[in-house]
Amino acid sequence: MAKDTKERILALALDKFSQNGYDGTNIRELTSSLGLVKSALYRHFDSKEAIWNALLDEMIAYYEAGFGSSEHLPPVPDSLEGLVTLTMGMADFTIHDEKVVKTRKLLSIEQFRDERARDLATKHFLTGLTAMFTPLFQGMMDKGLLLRDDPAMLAFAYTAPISALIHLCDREPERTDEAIRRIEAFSRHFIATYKA
Amino acid sequence: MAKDTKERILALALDKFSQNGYDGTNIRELTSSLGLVKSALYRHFDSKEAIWNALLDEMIAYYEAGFGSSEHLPPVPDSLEGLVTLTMGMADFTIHDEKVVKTRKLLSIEQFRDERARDLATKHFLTGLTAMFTPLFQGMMDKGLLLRDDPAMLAFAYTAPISALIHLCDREPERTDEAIRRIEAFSRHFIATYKA
DNA sequence: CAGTATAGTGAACAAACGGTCACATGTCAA
DNA sequence: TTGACATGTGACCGTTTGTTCACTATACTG
Repeated sequence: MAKDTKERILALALDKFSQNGYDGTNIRELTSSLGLVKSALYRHFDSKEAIWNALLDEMIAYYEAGFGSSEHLPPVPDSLEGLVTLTMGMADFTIHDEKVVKTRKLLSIEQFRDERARDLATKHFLTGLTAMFTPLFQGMMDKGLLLRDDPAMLAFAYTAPISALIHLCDREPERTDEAIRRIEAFSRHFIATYKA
Repeated sequence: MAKDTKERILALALDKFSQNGYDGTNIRELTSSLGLVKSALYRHFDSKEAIWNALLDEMIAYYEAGFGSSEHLPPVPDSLEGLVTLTMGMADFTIHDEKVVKTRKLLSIEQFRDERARDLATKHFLTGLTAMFTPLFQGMMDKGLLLRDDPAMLAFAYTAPISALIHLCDREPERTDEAIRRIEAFSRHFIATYKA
C-alpha cells in the first residue's frame, strides 16, 4: 500500500461512478472499499471533482492511445470473411474488457453534465467506429471485395447497428450471447448486400 | 395552483432529472422552481423516490400508448420516397418533442441503476424502432418496392443508424441540422441499396 | 353555518455529505 | 541520529440532504 494508491482510487472511482454515477458515489464508501479512511483520499486528490477530472483525463488519453490513433488501424481484410472475423474480434474485446465497458457506462450516465464527457461519448458511440471502418471499406473496395460506394456512409451503416448491440450488452449483460450472435448475423447480412 | 400541482411536479422532475440525474436533483430546488416550499411536495408524493416511480410509470404508459402500440403503426409507404418522408417526419418529431427528448436523456442517465428504466431504455433505443419498421418493410416488399429480404434485419439495419443520430441530437443539440441531413442521406442511401 | 378535506407554510430534525486539521507512522537521505 | 517528506488516522466542521410536523388558509359539502 504505497504509491499506487492514486491509481487504485482511480480504478475504483471508475467502477463506482459507472455504477451509481458521480453524484451517487460518496467518498467514504469509495475509500473504505480500499481499506482507507476518507481523509486519506485527500493526500492524493484535492477534491471529489479532482478525481472526476483525473478520471476523464485518463479515459481521454486511453481512447486517444487506442481506438483514436491512426496507427492502431487494423489491416484491410483480404476477404469478406476476414471482415467478419475482424468485426467479431473487436466486438468481443469491447464487450468483455471491463475498463472499456465501465467507461461506456460512465459516459452514458454523465454525458449531459460534463462537456468533456459529452465529447468523448460522441467519439465512443458514433464517430470513433465510423472513422476506423471508413478506410477499411475504402481498402476493400480498392481490392474489389466490396461494391464501389461511399466508404464513410458504409462505415456508418455498418458500425451503428453493431454499436447499438454493444450498448445492449452494457445494459443487459445476460443478453450478451444473443447480442454477439446478432452482430455476426448483421455482419454477414451486410457483406451479402455489398459484396462485389 | 390547485389539482394540477402533482402533474407540474412530475413535469419539472422530468426536466431536472433528465438534466442532473436523480441524485443530482434536490427537492428544495425542484419545489422552489414551482413557487412552492419543499414540504408542500409531500402533500403529493410520499418521498423523492415516489416521484421517480411515478415518473417511470408515466414514461412507460406514454411509451405503450404511443410508440409501443400496434394500433399506432404508420401506413406502409406507397413509394420509396414515401419511406423517406415517413422517416423524416418521425425523426423530426422525436428530435424536437421536449418530453420525448427528456425521456431519452433520463433513460440514458438512469438505465444502470433502475431495472424498469433499463427495460424501457432497451425499448426506446433498440427494439421499439425495429418492431415498428419491420412490418413496414414487410409491406414494402409485398408491394414490390423493396428487394425480398429479412424484414426484421432490414428494420434493424435501418433504424439503428438513425437512432445513433437521434442520440447525437440529444447530446449535442447544436448539431441537430447536421444530424437531420445525415438521417435523410442515410435513408436515401438505404433505399438505393435495397430498392427492387 | 359548521365541518371537513385539501393545499401550502415555516420551523425543526437526524443523517449524510465533502472537506479540514493536528497528529502518528514509516521511509530515506544527509 | 536527525530532519524532511509522504502516507494514513480519527475527530471535527459547516452545509446540504430528505423528511416530519404543528399550523394556517382556502374550498367544498352536509
